[in-house]
Amino acid sequence: MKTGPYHHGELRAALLERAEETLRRKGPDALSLRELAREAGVSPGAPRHHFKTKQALLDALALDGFNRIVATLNGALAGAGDTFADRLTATAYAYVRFARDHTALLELAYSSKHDPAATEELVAATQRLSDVLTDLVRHGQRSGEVREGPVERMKVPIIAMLQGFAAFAASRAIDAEQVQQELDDTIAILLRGYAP
Amino acid sequence: MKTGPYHHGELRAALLERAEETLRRKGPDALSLRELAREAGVSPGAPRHHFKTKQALLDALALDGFNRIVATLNGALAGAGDTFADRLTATAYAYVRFARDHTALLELAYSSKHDPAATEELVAATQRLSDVLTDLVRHGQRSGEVREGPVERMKVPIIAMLQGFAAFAASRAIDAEQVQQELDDTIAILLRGYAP
DNA sequence: ACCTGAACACCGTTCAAGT
DNA sequence: ACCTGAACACCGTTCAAGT
Repeated sequence: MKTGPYHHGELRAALLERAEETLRRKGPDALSLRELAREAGVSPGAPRHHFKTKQALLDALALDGFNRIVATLNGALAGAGDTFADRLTATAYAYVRFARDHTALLELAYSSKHDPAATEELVAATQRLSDVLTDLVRHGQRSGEVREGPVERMKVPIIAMLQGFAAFAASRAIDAEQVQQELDDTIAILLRGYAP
Repeated sequence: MKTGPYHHGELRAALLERAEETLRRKGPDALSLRELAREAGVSPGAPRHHFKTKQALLDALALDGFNRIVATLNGALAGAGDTFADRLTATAYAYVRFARDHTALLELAYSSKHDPAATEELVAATQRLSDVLTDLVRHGQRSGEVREGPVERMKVPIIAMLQGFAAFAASRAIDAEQVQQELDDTIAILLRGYAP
């Protein structure tokens, strides 16, 4: 007996919100446009007005994911100490925690299916994420804790490590405590490697 | 007018072979059990006798992927020098090359959808992969190039790095030359970090 | 044992038509 | 502008029945 609480305005946001919840709880393969429409109390063709295709919705989700991870990292850095070790640790902790709590979202964000139309925004978002690491390394170089070298190249090992741990969080459900210790070990080795 | 070249024997192998080719060329989402059956000249229900479900076929593919990567790494190590640096480099090169050439297969192998039935074999396969890294680190410790410490913990940074570069190869299509340089940089930093 | 062929309950996408 | 409702061409899975 529900007489459309939608029909105007809110559908796009409602679809995205539901999609992210489904993604988090049941994985990306369980994401159905028709089911989303059903849950929103709307006909199967309705989503098309806001997302030309299912991939377009996934792209929007991925973009949101990038924005949130960047915000998370910046938040962690804001509350961190001033040494390179402190800042690297804060970044790594925040990233791995995000990967654990939003596995599917992150997997989706890095997924390779680029709708060339939406790619522009996505590239910009990954660039912002990349810039966080650039700043981190540059800061370390200025304070003398990281040895000299082109920042764009110097930051790669850190990114690789973060991606690697994100993959751990994604695939095997190891217990958080062990991951934490492994992460600490890895940070220690990287710090030795980065030292002047 | 084809009178069944199948009907016996070859279907399972034929399905796997076709599946891997489709996976490589069009990605995992384009993999359809029905289409595979069509290509094999067989009815839609036929695959069920060899793979109870689509996921079972994907699991078999993933298992094959693990076996091949282990064989690839062992092959690379067999032709490598004897120092830890040589062996780490050979392993990393082989892994990243495999990731570039078999992106979808590797992505599938690490994908988190575990059919608990097939998981046993998959776990064994990942264990064999993990053992290759264990040997690598232990070898380095024995030769005095890697500092002391529990091998199971010491090898984690290397695995993270490999996973990270596999993710690079998977997501962004950067040019191979740049990846190569980034990989060399990363290996150098890890070597510094691992040194006694 | 292995496969057929039809059925079932779903998809994503399209598009006239409604409001 | 936004949505409906029906259609189209697909899916994965199931299962009697055939050989």
